[in-house]
Amino acid sequence: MRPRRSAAQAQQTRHLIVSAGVDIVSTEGLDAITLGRLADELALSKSGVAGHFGSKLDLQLAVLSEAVRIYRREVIVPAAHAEPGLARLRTLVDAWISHLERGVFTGGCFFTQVTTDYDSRPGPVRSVARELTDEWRAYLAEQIEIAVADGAFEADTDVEQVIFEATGLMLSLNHAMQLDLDPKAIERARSGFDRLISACMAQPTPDAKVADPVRLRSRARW
Amino acid sequence: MRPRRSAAQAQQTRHLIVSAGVDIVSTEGLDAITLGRLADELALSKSGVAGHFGSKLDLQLAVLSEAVRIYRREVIVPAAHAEPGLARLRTLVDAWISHLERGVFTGGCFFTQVTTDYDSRPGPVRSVARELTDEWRAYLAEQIEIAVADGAFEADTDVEQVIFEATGLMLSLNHAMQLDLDPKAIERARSGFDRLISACMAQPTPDAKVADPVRLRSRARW
DNA sequence: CAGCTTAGCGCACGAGCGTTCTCTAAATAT
DNA sequence: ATATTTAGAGAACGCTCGTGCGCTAAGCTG
Repeated sequence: MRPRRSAAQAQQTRHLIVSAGVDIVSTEGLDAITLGRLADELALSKSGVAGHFGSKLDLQLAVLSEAVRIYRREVIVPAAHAEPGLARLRTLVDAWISHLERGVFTGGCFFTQVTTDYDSRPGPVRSVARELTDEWRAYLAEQIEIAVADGAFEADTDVEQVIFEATGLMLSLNHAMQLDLDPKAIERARSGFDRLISACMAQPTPDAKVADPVRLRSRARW
Repeated sequence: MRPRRSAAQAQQTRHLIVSAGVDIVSTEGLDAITLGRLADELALSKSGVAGHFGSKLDLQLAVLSEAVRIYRREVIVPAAHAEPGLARLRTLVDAWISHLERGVFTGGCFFTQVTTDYDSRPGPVRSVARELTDEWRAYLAEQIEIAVADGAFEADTDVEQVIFEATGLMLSLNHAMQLDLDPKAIERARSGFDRLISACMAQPTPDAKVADPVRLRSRARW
C-alpha cells in the first residue's frame, strides 16, 4: 500500500506528515521535527517527506497552521454557537479546558509550547506566534467588551486585566497538568475563572453590596 | 591569554562555559546548547569545552544548577531577610517580578523555558525540573501557611489555590513580557497579586464585611 | 630541578541534519 | 494506446552533532 501516486493520495500523505508533525511539536517543540524522523514514523523516504514542502521552515509553518486548524475545530467552533459576550466567554473557557482534558494535543497546550520556545527568537515563527496570540486575545477582548455593552459586566471592567489573569489561569493549568503537580488543577482553574468572571459581573443594585454577593449568581444560566 | 592551565583557571573556564550555557538555554531551550557553539562563543576548542563535563547531559544539568544558583541569589536570598509568612510572601513576589524586570535571565523566566520544553519528555531533565518546581511551591506554601498561623490570612485559606493562581500570574507576566503583549503587564501582575493576597487576608471583624474592605489594607506596611 | 598532573588543542569517527539531484512507476490527459 | 505529469524512492552533498583519542604545555609538588 506504500506507493500510491495519485494527486488525491498525495494531499493525504501531506496531511499525514503534518499531523505527525503536530504531535512531535506539541511534546518536544518545533525544533524536534526532523525530515528523517517523520520519514521513519510514516515509513516514507526522506525526500518523500521533503517533497511536499519547499523547505524545513515551510514544513514548520505547515505544522503550525494545522495546529491552528485543530484548535479552531476543537475550541473556537464549539463555542461559536454560544451568544457573543458573557455566554461565549464562559463557553470558550470551558472548551479550552476541555481540549486540554481530552488531550487534543499530546503535549498539552500547543501554543504555549511553541510560543515559549520561540518568544526570544525573532523570525517568521515568532511572528506567526505573535499574530495568533494577538488574534486569540482580541477574540477574548471582543467577548468581554460585548459583556460590558450588554450590561452583564460592570462598565468599568478592565478588559486587559481580565485577559491577563485569564491567560495566567490557562498557563497555570497547562503547567500543572503537564508536570502532574496537582490532581485538582482543573477544578482550581474552574474556580479561578468563576471568581474572575464573577468579579466583573454587574451588581443589580451597585450601592447595596453584601458579603460575597457573586457566589449567588456565579452559576447562573448562560 | 588563551592557554591558561592552572587548576584555578580551569574552574573559572568551567564557570564561563556554564554561564554562556545559561544564556543560550534561557532564550532557546536546553536543546540549543551545543559543544561547538559554546566553543565558538568562548573561543575554545570543542574538546576544551567537553573536557569539563562527562557528557552533554552533564553539561545540561550543570547549566540547570547554575541557573538555580542565580535564581537563589536573585530571588530567594533578597526575600530571606523578610519575616516568614505574609511579609516574605510579598517580598518573594516583588523579588520575582524584579528579576524578570532586570533581565536576570536573557530569555525571561529560565524555569518556564526549561519546564515547558521538557514537561512531556520523561528523563533526568524533567525529573530535576519537577523537583525544582516542587521545592519552589513548597516554599510558597510554607509562607502562606505561616501567614495563616499568624492570623494574617483567613483560617480557611486554600493554600493550593493561592499557589495555582500565583503561578498563573507569574506565567502570564513572563508570557506578556517575552511576547511584548502589553506594556502594562507588570502593573497588571502586581495588581493581580495584590488582589490575590488581599482576598486571603483575615478581616478584623469577620461578620461585618463591607464593600471592598481589602482595598483599605492592601498596601499596608509589611 | 625533576616528575606528575591536567587544561585545553587538534583530529577523526559515525550518525544525523536539510537540501538536491536523478530515476521509477503510477495516475492522468489526450 | 500513447504521452505527460508527478509522488515518492534512492543516493550523494556538505555540514554539525557528541564522543573519544593522543598530544602538548603549563602548574603544582617534592
